[in-house]
Amino acid sequence: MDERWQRPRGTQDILPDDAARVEYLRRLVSSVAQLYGYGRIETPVFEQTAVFVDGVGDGTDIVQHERYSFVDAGGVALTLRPEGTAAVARAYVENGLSAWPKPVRLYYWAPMFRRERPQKGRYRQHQQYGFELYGSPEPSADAEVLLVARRLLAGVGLVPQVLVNSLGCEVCRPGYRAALVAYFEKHGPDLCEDCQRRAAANPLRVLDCKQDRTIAQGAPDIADFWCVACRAHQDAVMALVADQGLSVVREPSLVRGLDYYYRTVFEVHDSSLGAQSTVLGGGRYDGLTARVGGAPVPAVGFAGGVERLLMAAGRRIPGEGVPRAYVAQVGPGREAWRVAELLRDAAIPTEVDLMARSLKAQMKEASRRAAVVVLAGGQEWEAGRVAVRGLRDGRESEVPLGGLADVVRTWLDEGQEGE
RNA sequence: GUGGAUGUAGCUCAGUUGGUUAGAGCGCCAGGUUGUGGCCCUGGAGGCCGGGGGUUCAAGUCCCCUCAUUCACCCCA
Repeated sequence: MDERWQRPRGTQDILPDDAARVEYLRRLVSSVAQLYGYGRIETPVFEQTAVFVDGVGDGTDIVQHERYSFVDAGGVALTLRPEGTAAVARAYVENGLSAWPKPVRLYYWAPMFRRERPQKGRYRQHQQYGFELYGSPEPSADAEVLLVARRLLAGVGLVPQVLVNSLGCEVCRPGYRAALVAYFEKHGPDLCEDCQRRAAANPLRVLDCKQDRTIAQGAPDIADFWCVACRAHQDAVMALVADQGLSVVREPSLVRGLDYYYRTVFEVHDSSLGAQSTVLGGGRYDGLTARVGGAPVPAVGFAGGVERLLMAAGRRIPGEGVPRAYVAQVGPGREAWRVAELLRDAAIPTEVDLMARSLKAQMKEASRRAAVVVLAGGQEWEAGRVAVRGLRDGRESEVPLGGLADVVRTWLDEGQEGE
């Protein structure tokens, strides 16, 4: 295989069967969005680089190492969108949505690009759906977004175990950070290599270390540093979702790698995904709008990976499986075409032979691709009728052309119920 | 970016200590009464054995490089 014609690393071709599942998820997302009043927003696939560098934070991996950036012919620095939240924040500011009645509920479904090393559940181009709720600083906003996530996952048969934490605010986070840094300095030599680096760059991340949990476990807990407001906020969110029967567990080591998070953060994991076990993640990001040229606005939201949701849901979502009708041509002539168009007029998915196959071969093809076959042509045709046969149950009938669509439709519907 | 595993037909895989024309199952195509599927039978198409280099009389089998896939680290959806 000539390497020139291979798809770029970490990208994927989605063939009809999987594409049908993706389509199913897309519908699920949009129906849940509608249920809670979230309107779809679409933003460009690329943005000026500053949107992500300033919005997401230039200390994060996705802007530091994983950017697909280029300079266009006009000398403008552009970057393929690595995540949705910063882009939506930019659009919120640019289009003056701050003037809309609050809260403003938005959702998106779009391709994202990150130049990472691919593995299970991690691609250089992947799709994400996300929900963004702007304008409300209330715990109820955090809670609503969690309920949206639950309903979405329930739609594919998953009962989520949600992990939550609060990263505090500008009042209490500095104190915690200082305590953490002091703690890690004391244990400096015992930290793994990565963590020595992280301790300086972003100490909260060390909590997340998988090498050696013992040091992280002994670290100070942010819960002991929350200010009164942050504690009250966190407690209220927990209480609200618990009230709706959603089980959430506080995970002190949950931090998340994007700079814009503030107070609430949460994740949902699924064991079927291997190491990239995050199905969806999000949190509160009050003030993100200020990083992209607007006034600070409170906001919460989350994003999930389509490919990961697909993996977690597995066979629970249907692939390509539309039961179809197939019209076989008996003898020479083009009666099959006429009948096929007739069925399509009645909105019945129908196929006909394009391979100049024998009747026998057409039957074989029909049994593979369809649930009902219609035989057009020959003697019955002379009498104004066509033969219909159910390929699953073998039943057969001869009907006049005029009544064909109704018969085919009923047979297809009945076949559906049996599965 | 780091480490491990794997690349043979469309798919899943066999290919013995290097040794003639590289195999199977499934799938695909055709035929088994020029008007009827599924089962069965027969035949057929389809492989630069990922790519490049090397060792050898001889490489799908051994060595090096490279590309890709995959698992993990890192990070995250």
